[in-house]
Amino acid sequence: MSLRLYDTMTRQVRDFVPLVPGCVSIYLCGATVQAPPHIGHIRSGLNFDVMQRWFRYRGYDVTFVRNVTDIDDKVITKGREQSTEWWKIAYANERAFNEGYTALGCLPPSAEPRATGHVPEMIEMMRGLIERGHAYAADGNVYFAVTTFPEYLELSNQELENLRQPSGDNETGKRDPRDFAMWKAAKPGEPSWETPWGRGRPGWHLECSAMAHKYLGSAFDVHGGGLDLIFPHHENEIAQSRAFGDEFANFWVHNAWVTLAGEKMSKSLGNSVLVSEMVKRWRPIVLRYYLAGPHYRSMIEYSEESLREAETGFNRIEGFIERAVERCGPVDPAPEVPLSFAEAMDDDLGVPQALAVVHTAVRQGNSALGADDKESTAARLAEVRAMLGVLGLDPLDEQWAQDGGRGEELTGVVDSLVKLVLDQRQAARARKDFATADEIRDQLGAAGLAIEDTPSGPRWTINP
RNA sequence: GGUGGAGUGGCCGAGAGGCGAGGCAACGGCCUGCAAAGCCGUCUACACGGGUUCAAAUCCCGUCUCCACCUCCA
Repeated sequence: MSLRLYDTMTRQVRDFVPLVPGCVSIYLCGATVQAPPHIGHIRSGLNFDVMQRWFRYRGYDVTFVRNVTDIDDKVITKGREQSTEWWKIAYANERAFNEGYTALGCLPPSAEPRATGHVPEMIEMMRGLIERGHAYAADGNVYFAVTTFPEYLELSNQELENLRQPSGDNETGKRDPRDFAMWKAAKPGEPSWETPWGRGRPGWHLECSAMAHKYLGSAFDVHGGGLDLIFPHHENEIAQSRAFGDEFANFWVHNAWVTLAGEKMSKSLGNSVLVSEMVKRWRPIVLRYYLAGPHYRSMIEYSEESLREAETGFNRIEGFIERAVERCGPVDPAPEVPLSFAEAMDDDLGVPQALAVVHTAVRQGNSALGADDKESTAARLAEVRAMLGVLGLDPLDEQWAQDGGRGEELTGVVDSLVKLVLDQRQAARARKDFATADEIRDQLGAAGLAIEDTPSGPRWTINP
């Protein structure tokens, strides 16, 4: 079976056929840097990171572009409120986003273009659209005339007549109230760029059309983003790009949200759970397991309890890996993942089923460990590492070296000290002085170490 | 009003006409000096009402509840 993806445009799971054999081009609407990221933003990055990794596993040469919207109304407003430059706000938040992406193990994109760096490309696109009669300038704004583009609203399956009348803002000179701004006229004190139609700044939609065109050409494979971008953002991108002459995206892939108390987590609702806070309280790899584990089109209802569950579940996987390495030594990931894992991933990135395959392999590995079957243990370990690697969740991968994984930050000195104490406990056990043995175990436990007796002797780990 | 999505066992969370996903918790057993970890087993669920079918969580019709988008949004 080939790789299949759900396409919002056709509302069905379709076979993925790349435009250029062997290559995949992805454009993801990334951060609007008006505030630091919450876990929902990073979930989106994570979902597409998993997509990228799976394409790579399947042998594709992936070009992954994730933009930064570094200018918008709120960035400007915040700068004014905080009596600072708008670009300081934008850049501080851009860094926070990147720290979040990096902390949770997202591979860096091929390009991460900023809106403000692509004004010439936007001007060129506006000029082309005005020449073709799809756009017009009015009072320093440039609007897209939606009635000139018959395919408008196909992605969101709406009728132009059913759109609510946009609330009156500062956008003057529209021929039709439903026309949208590609470019906004400069207001006093606002950052602005020179154009043939006067000074102004980019509208949100134009930048993505212009940057996708610049970095991925007139046609590319996948355009991604959150569900809430379908309208107006993606609808408007489609109008601009296709009216301009681009074929634009072949697949539209949208991830679901992280919700809190049943509501979408969002900057404007003020119910954000910030990534910067979460990484202090949870291991990043556990957060990744939690956020990337459910299917990308399912909502995640955030709760501490479900996060704790995820932690326990991941510990089970990690526990096997640790014990297997202790038994078999370092084992490289298998060159190929098991077939059932691959089938799950090919089916619209079925991560939950793929994780079920991981857990099955872990159980088999634990059984092999119990039977002291080194060969089988090593084989399961290699499989598990290969599968986890594709999901960005292999705790032995160097990307998690700084993660403070259980025991990883401990030095050999601590290890030999603990062994010294454990030797005394073993001696006590040997003479059946269990009271002393248990007391030693309890004291080590109070110090934060968990002791387990195994057929091959005691082992210790950091208490979770 | 328009458009789209959701409701699955104690909990999280997949699946999408038959063949018990998986995890967490709980309970029983094995293992252990006792634990821990692990393994084996138990807990047979799909909002409600109809219908189609040999067979429905899955398809159809209707109802309820919740969520989202309809020009700020991952």
